[in-house]
Amino acid sequence: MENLNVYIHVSPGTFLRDPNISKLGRRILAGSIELIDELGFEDFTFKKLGERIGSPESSIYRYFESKHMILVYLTYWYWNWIEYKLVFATINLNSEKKKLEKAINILTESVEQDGSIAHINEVVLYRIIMNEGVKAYHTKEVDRENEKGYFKVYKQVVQRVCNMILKLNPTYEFPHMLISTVIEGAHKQRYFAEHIPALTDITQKKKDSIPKFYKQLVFNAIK
Amino acid sequence: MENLNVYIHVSPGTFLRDPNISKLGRRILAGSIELIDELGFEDFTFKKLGERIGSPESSIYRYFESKHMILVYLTYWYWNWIEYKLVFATINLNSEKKKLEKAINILTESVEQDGSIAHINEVVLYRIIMNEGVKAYHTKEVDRENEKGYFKVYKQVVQRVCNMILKLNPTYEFPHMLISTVIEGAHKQRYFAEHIPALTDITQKKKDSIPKFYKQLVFNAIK
Amino acid sequence: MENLNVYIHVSPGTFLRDPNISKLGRRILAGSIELIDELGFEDFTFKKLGERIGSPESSIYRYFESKHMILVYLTYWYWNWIEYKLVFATINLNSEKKKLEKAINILTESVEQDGSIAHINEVVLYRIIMNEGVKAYHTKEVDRENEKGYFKVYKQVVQRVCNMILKLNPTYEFPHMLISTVIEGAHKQRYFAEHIPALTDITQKKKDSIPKFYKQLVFNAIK
Amino acid sequence: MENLNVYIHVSPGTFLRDPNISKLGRRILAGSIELIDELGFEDFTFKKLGERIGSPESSIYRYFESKHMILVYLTYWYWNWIEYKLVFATINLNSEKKKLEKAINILTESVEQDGSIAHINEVVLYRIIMNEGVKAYHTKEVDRENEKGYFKVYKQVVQRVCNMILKLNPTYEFPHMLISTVIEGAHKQRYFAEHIPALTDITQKKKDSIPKFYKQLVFNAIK
DNA sequence: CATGAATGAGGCTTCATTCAT
DNA sequence: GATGAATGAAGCCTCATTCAT
Repeated sequence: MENLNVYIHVSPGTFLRDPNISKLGRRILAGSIELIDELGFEDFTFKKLGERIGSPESSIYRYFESKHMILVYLTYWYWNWIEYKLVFATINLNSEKKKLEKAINILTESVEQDGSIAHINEVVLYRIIMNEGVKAYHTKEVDRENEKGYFKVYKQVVQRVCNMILKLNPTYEFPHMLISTVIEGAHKQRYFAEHIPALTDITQKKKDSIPKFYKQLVFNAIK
Repeated sequence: MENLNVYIHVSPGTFLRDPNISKLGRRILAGSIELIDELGFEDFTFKKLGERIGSPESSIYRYFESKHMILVYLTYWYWNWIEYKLVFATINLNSEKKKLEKAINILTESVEQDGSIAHINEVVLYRIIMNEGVKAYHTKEVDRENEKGYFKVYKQVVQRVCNMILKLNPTYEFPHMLISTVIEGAHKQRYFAEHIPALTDITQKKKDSIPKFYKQLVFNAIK
Repeated sequence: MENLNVYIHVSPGTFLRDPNISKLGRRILAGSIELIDELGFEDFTFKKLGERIGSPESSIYRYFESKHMILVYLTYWYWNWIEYKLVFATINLNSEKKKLEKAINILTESVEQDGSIAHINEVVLYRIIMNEGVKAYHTKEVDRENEKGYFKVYKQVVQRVCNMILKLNPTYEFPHMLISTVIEGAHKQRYFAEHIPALTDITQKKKDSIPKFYKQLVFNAIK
Repeated sequence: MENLNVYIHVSPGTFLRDPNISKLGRRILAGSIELIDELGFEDFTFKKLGERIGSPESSIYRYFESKHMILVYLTYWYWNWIEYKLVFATINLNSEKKKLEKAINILTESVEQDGSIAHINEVVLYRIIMNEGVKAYHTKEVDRENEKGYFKVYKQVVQRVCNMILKLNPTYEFPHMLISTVIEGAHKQRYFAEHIPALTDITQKKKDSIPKFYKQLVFNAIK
């Protein structure tokens, strides 16, 4: 993907001070991504983040209310970025089928290249979303956070692909379930491949069978 | 299902002292299920469990090394119970297709009735597996825990249904991915239905479309 | 009381910049009164005050050294205002007894009407002095603060009423104790009436017995 | 007063584990009294208390929910002790007048001698109640705490002396107000005498005029 | 076998404050 | 004169765990 110097927008409700517009803010984002990946979300703390980026915990609290909100922020960012990739990648395709194929690829393939935004390492961020993303919404607070719109972009992405499905088969009954099954499934399969391979049919090396599997699944489902 | 007074076996590696064979042990199991459901796994602690069952934290340590091991235990128990239901429900069916249908039902339908084991409330346990089950294996320790066999039964269940699929279509390439996608997907859809309905096509009332959707998905996939 | 557009003077030692002469300063005073009343003095902070009045904490530091100094300021203001009311209300009375009666009324009755100074809500301020006023002088720093004259007006008020007492009974031994007992007692009785009624003989509705009780007390004492 | 080896009872609602029955518990009480007196209640923290008594904060949390509850405990203890002194001192007096005199003495005179309970220094405790006692009930939580009975003994003491007053003058209208004014007033006068003497008529040396003043006040009031 | 007592470490959060612009 | 950014220190609290009985 070309470097378009895109600014990925994140809902203001997720942060206290916009981390994009200050040096410290950007260090918080970069450091969070690194550290959540290294330690896992449970063991990630503002204190450790502070040590990593050379600033006290209290400074981080000026940006984010809690570590949970950092995860929400990163998730929001990630899905916005995915949506951007989705739109960009499908915009000039003339076949609806190809569009859907492309879309499923984007949703299920792994991110291998670091992109254009300096302080966000997309490869690592992808790993976080894959490993810890669930925790952004598996919370006692889901309902309130859903109301606040924290999952809006995720839902938009799902809706976009739903629309592609309905173009191909306007009577298909379960487009949302299908797509959210694909998205969450792909993350999980990649995790299983790495850690509990008996639950998948792939090995570490042939991870590219994941998009293949899900494309088959979708096209057979909506036939 | 009849009350056969079945004893569900759990791998000895998951506990320090078998919670099944003492009154306190059984209170620990019953209390854990209640409390994890009420508080969520993050906020569940040995202290609170102790208060609930009227015993000090230190007594619980005699049975389980950590709260994480309780979740592993419950997950193991749950999958063993599912496997038992699976075998029991398919044993006398003569059609392979019917067997698979039945199996998918068991994996995707919600648990509505409390069963035969006094100190395990299966309805609530199901809710825990659905909501928090991921956390049993989403850990920095997965690999070691997988080696120790903590996820063995889960894998067995997947394998059993894989075998059904391969009976129907011996050349199908991705049976494991398919089944684990179905299992994890069904839990997630049920969660979404309750909390982020925009990601599903069902409402709270029509949750029974989940088994229907997944049966379609599987049979179309392996055709 | 008529609106005389009175300016209530407060000792310069209590503030860094006079809050009366700037818009921000007046918002600080108005906001403090509101917020101390709502949260109690302990939970009142410059940060919350800043949020309330839409200015950063750092701006408030230009006016007051600490939240404690705001309370000192407000207390000073309050007693100055009381002294003003006292002088104004007794100035043309020809009987010493009536003067003292009037004075005790002013010291013990509750403030029900918001007065003339736009940014000071006297009703709420009265509630603060009644509830939190003690904290202005119950400090490890009392002695130094007394030296600095922070309690000067309070002492003046007491002295003024003492003089009335001594006019009526020049040999009365404990006029200061009597008056300060009355002042502090009246505040406390009002608090008790609201929160621990077993310590008073009044109900919420008959709070007007407070001035009656203290008038009896004083006139019996100095007889 | 003789050493009767009295055990002063405190409401179980105020503590988590009874501090009287363990060594650590008693050190917590003794240390709290020392430290609140030295630092003032605001600056008193569990951490500092822990350092003083050579135990970690966390241990203190096993005994008391918060520093506020320690103050409530000490206040409760204090009033129970006062009640005990009150009953003991008036029990064999044959004149109602003498009883009331004695009672007012007990309520208004300072505590000069350390009593019989090893880990409670009554002299220092008295100073705490005088200086910080207000803070036990000047809280946003008063109403709930009053319901829980935290101030029960204080109210009992007031009631006891009320009854004495009503024996002398059965028609006196404001016995509760009178007594609570005396109690709180005496503490405050002693504080003023030490820190803001312009509000009293006594000097440090003649503090014994406080009981004298309040006895006059009461007997004149109820005449 | 179960319990009561105690603990160290660390998480989360806010305070009061300073400094550079 | 007002503000935005950042900070160190400390407060409060809970966790997971051990040890002696």
